[in-house]
Amino acid sequence: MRIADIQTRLEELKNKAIEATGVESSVGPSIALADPPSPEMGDRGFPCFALARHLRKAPPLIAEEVAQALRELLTDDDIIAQVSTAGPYVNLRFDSGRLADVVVSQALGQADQFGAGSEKDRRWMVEFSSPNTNKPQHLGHVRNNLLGDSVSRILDFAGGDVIRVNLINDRGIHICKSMLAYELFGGGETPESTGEKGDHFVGRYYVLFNQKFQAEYEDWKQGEAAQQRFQSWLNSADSKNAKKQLGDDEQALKKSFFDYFENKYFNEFSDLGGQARAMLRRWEVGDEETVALWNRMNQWVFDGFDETYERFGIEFDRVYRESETYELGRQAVEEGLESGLFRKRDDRAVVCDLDQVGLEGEKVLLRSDGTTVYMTQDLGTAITRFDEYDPDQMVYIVADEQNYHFDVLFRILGALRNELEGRFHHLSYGMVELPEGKMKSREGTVVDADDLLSEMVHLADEAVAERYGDLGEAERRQRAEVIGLAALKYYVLDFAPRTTVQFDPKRSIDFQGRTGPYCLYGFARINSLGKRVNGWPQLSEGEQNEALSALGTDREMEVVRILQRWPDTVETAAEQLNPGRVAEFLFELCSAFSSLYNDADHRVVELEGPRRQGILLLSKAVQQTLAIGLDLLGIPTLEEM
RNA sequence: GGCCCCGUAGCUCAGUUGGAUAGAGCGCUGGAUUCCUAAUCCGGAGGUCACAGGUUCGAUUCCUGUCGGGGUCACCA
Repeated sequence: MRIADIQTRLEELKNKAIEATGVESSVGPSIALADPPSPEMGDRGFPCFALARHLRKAPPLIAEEVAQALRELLTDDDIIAQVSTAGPYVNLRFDSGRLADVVVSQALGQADQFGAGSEKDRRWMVEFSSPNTNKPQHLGHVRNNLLGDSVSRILDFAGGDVIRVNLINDRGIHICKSMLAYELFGGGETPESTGEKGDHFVGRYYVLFNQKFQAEYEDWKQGEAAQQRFQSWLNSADSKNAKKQLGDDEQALKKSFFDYFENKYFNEFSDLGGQARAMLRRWEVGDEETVALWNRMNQWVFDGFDETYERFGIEFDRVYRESETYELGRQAVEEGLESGLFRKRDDRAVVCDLDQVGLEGEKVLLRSDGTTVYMTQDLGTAITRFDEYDPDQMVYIVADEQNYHFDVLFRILGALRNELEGRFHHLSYGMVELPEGKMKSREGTVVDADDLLSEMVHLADEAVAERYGDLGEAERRQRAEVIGLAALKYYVLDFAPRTTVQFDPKRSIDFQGRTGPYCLYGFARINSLGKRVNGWPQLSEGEQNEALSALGTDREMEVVRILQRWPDTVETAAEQLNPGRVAEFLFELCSAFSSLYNDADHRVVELEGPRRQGILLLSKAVQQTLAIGLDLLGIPTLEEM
């Protein structure tokens, strides 16, 4: 018997018992089994309210009737030891020993495949990370990377065929900004000459560009032309909203205007902006020198990213670069024009009228100068991927600020290619904020991914050194790396994706309570237990059944019941694309096991006979399951802390 | 202003398709170590599930409205 068989049989018994009261056979399946509020009441149960309408009797009376019918249906094969009622609820209690035997035997038998799904026919493509090559990755990318990696692992374990892809944004005006700053102010230095990580090196020039540009803009604001612009804006209708909000506070209005005007200034008046745009044009026509600089700087960034991904334990099956994909949408634009989904506007821009896909307004797909926009690239890239890999589902892991973009993208794709309808999913996640608010690069509050991990590893290192002072340095560092990584990954993944993460640095480095290190510690303790008893018991099937059937205390059964939930947990995590379900499970499993392990009546080393063996087997099953679950979060285990 | 997401303990967050007494960690507080790793365990206090209606036998969950927070509405990505 397997865990799934218990559930199937329970469902069958419930439905038959309900039907025995005389209601239609469709009523039973509409009533769901659930866990009673406390284990004393039973292992599973269901309410009878919904039957009252059909039977015109009080629910508690019906519950009695259903319970009696259910008792009569039971056979010796059933794992159910007791059927009881609690008011309008029917509760079922399992035979403890048999439940423990079924659950733990399955866990041990399936080993590292316990909880794995069996279908292998569903192909998923998961796009995540998607950094820009003008700066290093920050805390926001960390959440994206960890979510993408974990979701991929979960889908794969649940039975999917997963292709992980990264789409690196390596072209465009923002890339030219760091290139131009390097050309103007770099003085020929390189990551090698300064000893910097390549992506940090390039990021420094991106910041430098913005500083220089801001200085230039500040100067311009003081001039006559700027003041005239401001005055004519004040007198125009454009300033109506600002005036409504700000009144006639001149300083506030000025700030409002110049913030709004910054983009226009960059594009039409700025010297640096002009140079950057000129560089983009040179890049687009393939100017040799520009392309060489671009290649050189991008390579520095890629080298830096490789290091970061490796340290985080993240890999991709396919890496796309926007420099290779940004023209792909042109074919799709042609298709859309032919089918009438898109049209050419008088100013030569190609647009899609969104009322055709259930939205309002229009979306530009080709600018009037014929160049592509983000939406165009995404259309082309998506179609190319389907032609190449034909995934059943394409999942984009992108922050929730782009919800509307993906809504539009998926609708247009569905209208363009009917067979793609419904095969897209935007896994939208909330932003990461600091206790003092949003991260702002201009205010220097961005938390760098590499620095963050290093800091956590450093703290873990101190904690290890404090506890195990006689450890060699290499071993200490290796443990610290795993513990620091576990702390960060668990902390981030324990949030449901849609929520905005309040990243509290002080709390994230906490190694106590519901944390990655707590789960690692649980694993290590069980490992140590295994050594203490000179290896886990090797038993015949009969001996194993006897040992596991000896389990039955509240603490033991609590652990068994949690283990029983593991296959469902994996399934739910995969359905919801939510690693948080796994994180939550791991803590509960660890916590229940710790309670047992710590209890005076469960000192397994001092016990004898089948119960000792049973607890040891249960421990082994917990340890295996912890390893599987931690792996789904991308966290490796440690034999010793 | 239109659309989308959120509002649960002092703080940070879980809460599966509506069900029994709404959970966890941290923090606060009282305990446990001659013992398999104390990065642990046991106990306690702490709630008008933002508010008001509605649907239902039953609503934190579904619907409507109000208030509060965030996002978004580019020939940016």
